[in-house]
Amino acid sequence: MTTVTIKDVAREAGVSVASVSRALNGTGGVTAETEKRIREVAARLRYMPHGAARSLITRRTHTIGALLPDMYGEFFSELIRGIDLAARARGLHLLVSSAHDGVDDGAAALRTMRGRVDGMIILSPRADASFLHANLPESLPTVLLNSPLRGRRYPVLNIDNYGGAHAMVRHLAVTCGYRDIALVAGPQDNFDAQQREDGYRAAMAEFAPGAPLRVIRGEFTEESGYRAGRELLASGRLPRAVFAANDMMAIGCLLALREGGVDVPGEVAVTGFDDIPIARYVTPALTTVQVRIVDLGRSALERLAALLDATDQATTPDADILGCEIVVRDSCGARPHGKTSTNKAR
Amino acid sequence: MTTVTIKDVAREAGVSVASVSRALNGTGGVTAETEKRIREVAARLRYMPHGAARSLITRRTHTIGALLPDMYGEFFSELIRGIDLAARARGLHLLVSSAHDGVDDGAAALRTMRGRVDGMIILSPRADASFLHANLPESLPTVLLNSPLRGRRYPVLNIDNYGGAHAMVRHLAVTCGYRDIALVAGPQDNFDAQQREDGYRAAMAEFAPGAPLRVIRGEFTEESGYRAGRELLASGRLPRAVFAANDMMAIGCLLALREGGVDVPGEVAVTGFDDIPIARYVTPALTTVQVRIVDLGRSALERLAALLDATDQATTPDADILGCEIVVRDSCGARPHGKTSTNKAR
DNA sequence: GGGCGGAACGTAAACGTTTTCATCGCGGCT
DNA sequence: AGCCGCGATGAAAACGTTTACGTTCCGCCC
Repeated sequence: MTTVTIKDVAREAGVSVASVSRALNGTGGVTAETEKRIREVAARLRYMPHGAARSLITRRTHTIGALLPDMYGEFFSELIRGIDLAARARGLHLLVSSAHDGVDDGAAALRTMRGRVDGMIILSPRADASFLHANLPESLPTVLLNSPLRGRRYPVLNIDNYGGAHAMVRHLAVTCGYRDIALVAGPQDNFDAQQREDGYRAAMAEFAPGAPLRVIRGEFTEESGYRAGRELLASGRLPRAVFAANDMMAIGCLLALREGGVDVPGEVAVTGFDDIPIARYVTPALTTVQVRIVDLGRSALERLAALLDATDQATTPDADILGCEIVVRDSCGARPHGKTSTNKAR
Repeated sequence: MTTVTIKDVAREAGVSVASVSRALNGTGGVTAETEKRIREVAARLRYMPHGAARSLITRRTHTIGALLPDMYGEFFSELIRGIDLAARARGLHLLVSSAHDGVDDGAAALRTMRGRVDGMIILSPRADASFLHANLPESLPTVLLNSPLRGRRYPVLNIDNYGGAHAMVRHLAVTCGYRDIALVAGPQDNFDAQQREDGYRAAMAEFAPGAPLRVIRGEFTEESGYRAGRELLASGRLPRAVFAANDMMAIGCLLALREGGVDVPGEVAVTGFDDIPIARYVTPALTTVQVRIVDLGRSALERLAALLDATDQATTPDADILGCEIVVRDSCGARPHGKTSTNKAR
């Protein structure tokens, strides 16, 4: 009763359900006047087609799923925004799932996607090959983000973590002339964190050979960055520069140092990674490795959409690396203090 | 072929589809050993049930839809996070739709939700009563966020915009002793913006009678806040305090003033509204009206879940107002003395 | 005038599940 | 021995669409 189906419209308009379907979908085979009548009845009855029923037979949901480890922080929100932007432009909807506490959790989330989405974008540190094989429907188009899996089965989009970290350390060492550069690293099991750490170590060996290596483990959160800053303060021996593996930790660290009365960048330089929107608004404005997060999300979706359009499996999965540049602001000390001309509000 | 259905499992296990369904869903009526056999076959074939087919007959999607005007800025990302958190705890999925350029856009988004979601959370400045009536399936449980519609048909959750703005102006006028307080307002057709402006005007009349009222129109973006700051600078007559109707505009304004060489809070105090996570990290740390955004999202979802659980329509839709407190940091020039609470309206 | 082609429309089969109902076998009770 | 109840299972209906396939009707050409 309460829900009006296509049958109700058909009965009320005195036609068959087939005609209603044809009229409303704009497929041919129906007179202009009957179409008009059907449309009127549909509007009057406030009929809206049942998505599940439709996509059951159409085999199209016009929805793509996004599996993320978390929703906290601007990195993920910007990523989602990028995905959403591109999805919207293509008339696709977005089913997000941040369930990823445990592996089972993610597995369950993935399996329930079957029949609800046309494709998936997966950003999951824990999603290895066997996990995906076990929990992903055989023929579900999928794009991987920031994954160590190198495009053997699915297209992969990665950030140039190594290159970005390497460039940042070079900037600190060569341009700014610092040698004692500490790293606030990310979680050990995180792929991005590993690559960034590799880049740090390689660049240190290259540009500051013999300099002390100092790595503090963080968790990509502001709070862990804050703790890292406190730890540095407590150690009694401050490094000349701190390179945090992401902006949120850099910001947390910044706060700890500020509270500790340390002059940034005068005594200690601090830099980050990601260039989340906040980065330019903290004080001192954060020098960081710019990742075009929105573009990352956007191209992930566009890659997926290409997969969807290509009915044949002719498309070869490959791996792309999104390059990133370092953007120099105030927190590294390379520029005259207080000058913020690159701060262009968007 | 490529997709394995319940029939394949049934055939392979030598049972009927009914038994497979029963075994996999844990409904009774199947021997422990046949269930085991069925589960093994299902795992071997990597069967995963088709969501659309299932929910077509179950009339449950375990998904809730969220209609948002935009995805830009931390307010919305935090809101989504709050919704997601609560949804995850309840085993619900999230279908987000930020399509809202035009009214038609939102209407289309809403209509396609039919049969894909069990309920909706709608935050849409443009969604008036007739819009909702026309585009929302008759019996789809829905919760409205920040809507002028006062719970006649749907439960509504609002922020105490008026009270928060009122309290902030009182703080600036009474506690800090400023009289010349400018408002950087939000979009005119935005409900929250209107209420905040009302609160500003009322509190000004009450606590700074005769003081000049100064309202600059913004759009809730950093950039519009930046423009507002430039406008104030260009006017040659700076107010003693600027109350921005949200944090993003406050931060943009902060940047403009900093670039203009204005001392904040020494010459001009700046405050915001929302308490987005960034607020505490800008310099000077932003005094603002704290809205528990995550809680707002969370309780919206929980309200909706309650609607879903209550099969009968016995639940009376009502309107709740989420109280907010002002949190004093550095940007207003007062001593950080803690929080002042607005009375929580019921 | 009879056949013919095509447009408009209806009938019914699919899509992949869940669930009701019937069937079957079997053990215990009278 | 017959009956009853019950647990396990299968057959089939249902969910709301789309679409392949008939059917009807009409105008047209020979």
